[in-house]
Amino acid sequence: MHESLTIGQLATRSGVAPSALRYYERLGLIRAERTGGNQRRYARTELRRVAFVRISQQVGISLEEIREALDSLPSARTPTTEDWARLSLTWRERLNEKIRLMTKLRDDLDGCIGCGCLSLQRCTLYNPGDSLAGEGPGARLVLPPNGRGADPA
Amino acid sequence: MHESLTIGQLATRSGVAPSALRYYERLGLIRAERTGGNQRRYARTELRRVAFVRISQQVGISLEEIREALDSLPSARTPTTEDWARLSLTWRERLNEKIRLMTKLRDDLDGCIGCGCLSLQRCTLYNPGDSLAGEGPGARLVLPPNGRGADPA
DNA sequence: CTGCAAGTTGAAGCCCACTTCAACTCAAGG
DNA sequence: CCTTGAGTTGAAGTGGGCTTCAACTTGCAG
Repeated sequence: MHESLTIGQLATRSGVAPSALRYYERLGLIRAERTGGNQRRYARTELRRVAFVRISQQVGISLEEIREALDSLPSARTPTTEDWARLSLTWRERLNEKIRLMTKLRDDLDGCIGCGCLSLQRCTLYNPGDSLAGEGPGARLVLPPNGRGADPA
Repeated sequence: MHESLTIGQLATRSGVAPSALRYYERLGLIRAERTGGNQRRYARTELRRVAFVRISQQVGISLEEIREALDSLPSARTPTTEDWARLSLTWRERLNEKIRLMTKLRDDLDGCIGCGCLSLQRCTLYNPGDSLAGEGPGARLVLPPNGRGADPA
């Protein structure tokens, strides 16, 4: 009955759209067996992989990086609690760093409200290379890839 | 000499590429006078607008929302320190909320490392609707726009 | 055995925040 | 005046993370 999951079931249980699950599979984030009729059947352990993907996204990690992390899991055996804990720990550091940067941004913002500057030069607010938010998806956010900017001297 | 700024000067001083500045102008985030020969000349106060845009992006605000915020500035006169402080304060709350959510995520992650679950159902980690990271740019991240998901029941 | 929801594919589309390009014009120093 | 770097435009491209579509096949309840 619930030996394995259809894509619809995995979608419902993970809160991730089927199209996204197929996309994740293309990227190598999750895997599926196939039925005789070529339909995907997911092992229950894939739920944990999906969970890891979504949580990682919340930390601001790109799918490519998540894939690399997942690739470091043992492929021979089903990953253990320790395996997952190890992965989560690396994210934890990233998360802490993000929290630190955002806290700094908030405090700097407070300071700038006080002094009324809001200036690129005087404030520590505009510290390029950090990219606090929006690390995940689209375009290069805080600093463009070209050499322009980077030193607000 | 530095009565007004060319786009190159504004780019250098703000660390934002000229193409991005033109893009911001199209979106109504910044404004420029024009010379007889149709070249942009920026008032020095535009530097502060650009700073506000970049800082807001770091808080995870979309350009559309930033535009709305900037539209609330008085158009008749040059915005005062108080005007900027008011805007910054609204972001401060968002920032605090983000910090709160990320801290929660970290603590939950700690808890899940301990208990080894990493499960969508048992953990508070997977709390849809939050979208901690990557709020800025691309696609809908944590929850897809369709009704799918949303209740990990 | 049939009907229909649920699954399959590749290709295309979408959104955001830009960048790049081509073809051209402007501004200013020598 | 002439050159050259900086600026102008609209259109198209990029990248990440998906969704949507069309055309088709499977799987299961009745």
